[in-house]
Amino acid sequence: MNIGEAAEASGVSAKMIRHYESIGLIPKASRSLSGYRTYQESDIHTLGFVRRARRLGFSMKEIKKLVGLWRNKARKSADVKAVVDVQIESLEQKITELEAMKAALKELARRCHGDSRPDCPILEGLAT
Amino acid sequence: MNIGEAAEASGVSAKMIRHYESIGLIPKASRSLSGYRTYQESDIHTLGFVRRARRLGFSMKEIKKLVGLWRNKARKSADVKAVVDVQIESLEQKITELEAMKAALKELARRCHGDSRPDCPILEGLAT
DNA sequence: ATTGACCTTCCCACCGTGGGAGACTTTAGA
DNA sequence: TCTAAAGTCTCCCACGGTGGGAAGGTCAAT
Repeated sequence: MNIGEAAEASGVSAKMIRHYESIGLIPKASRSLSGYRTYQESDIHTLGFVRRARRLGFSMKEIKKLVGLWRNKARKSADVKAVVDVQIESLEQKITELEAMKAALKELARRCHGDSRPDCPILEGLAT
Repeated sequence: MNIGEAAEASGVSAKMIRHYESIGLIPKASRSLSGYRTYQESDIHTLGFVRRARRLGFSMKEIKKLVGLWRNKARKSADVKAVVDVQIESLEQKITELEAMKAALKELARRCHGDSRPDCPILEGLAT
């Protein structure tokens, strides 16, 4: 299987597959005589793993850990859970920040007439 | 006032002040004979505006709009409000995404023993 | 044999921020 | 007055994650 088919099958773009290889997130693909990367079913599986982890917001660094744990049949499930717990906390923190921004903006917007006049509590709020 | 003092006074790093100038977010600072940027109180005010907008999650592009509206005494408050409403929506969308990630992770974590055994529903979940 | 689709590597872009090098200017202290 | 330190200047590079595109090689079908 060439990189295009692998991309199709895994949902990870060819561009990103090369990138993941270059940063060591996935092992180097074997090559055909002409230098084309070739992939097996198991590689597609790994790419799918990475894709799902990305969609859950894990950073490359965390995904590297997770892939390592996944491959390591002697891992402790507690180690996996620890990575996930850290990620949950980091998501919670981001959510809290965004909620605070949203609340502040809502309050500013609430006080703004939103008509054709120029005076605007939003700008005043940002200015002070 | 040199850039260091302006940074101190505004809470925006000297590095970022230069950057904001380079992308046209703030006007070019006037220069001393030796080429040092010099700032007035009003510039500090603008930098504070930008800083507060950043902290509310606005992108540079949006901040450019807001600064323009701030400066334009003939603006309509409705235009300002429109920018803010778009930003609120984008925050809401991000929050929704993060909440979904968090819920998925919590569910995976809930099902994981988190002990010294290797079997782990988290990895299984990511693998399929 | 040609063509078109695919693959390769390499560089550049985004956004926002920080680090640092090498050169110059200003300020403070001896 | 001379020197050392601190401040500033312009550049380039890095991060994370993704995409665009150029220039060249390869494969399959016509």
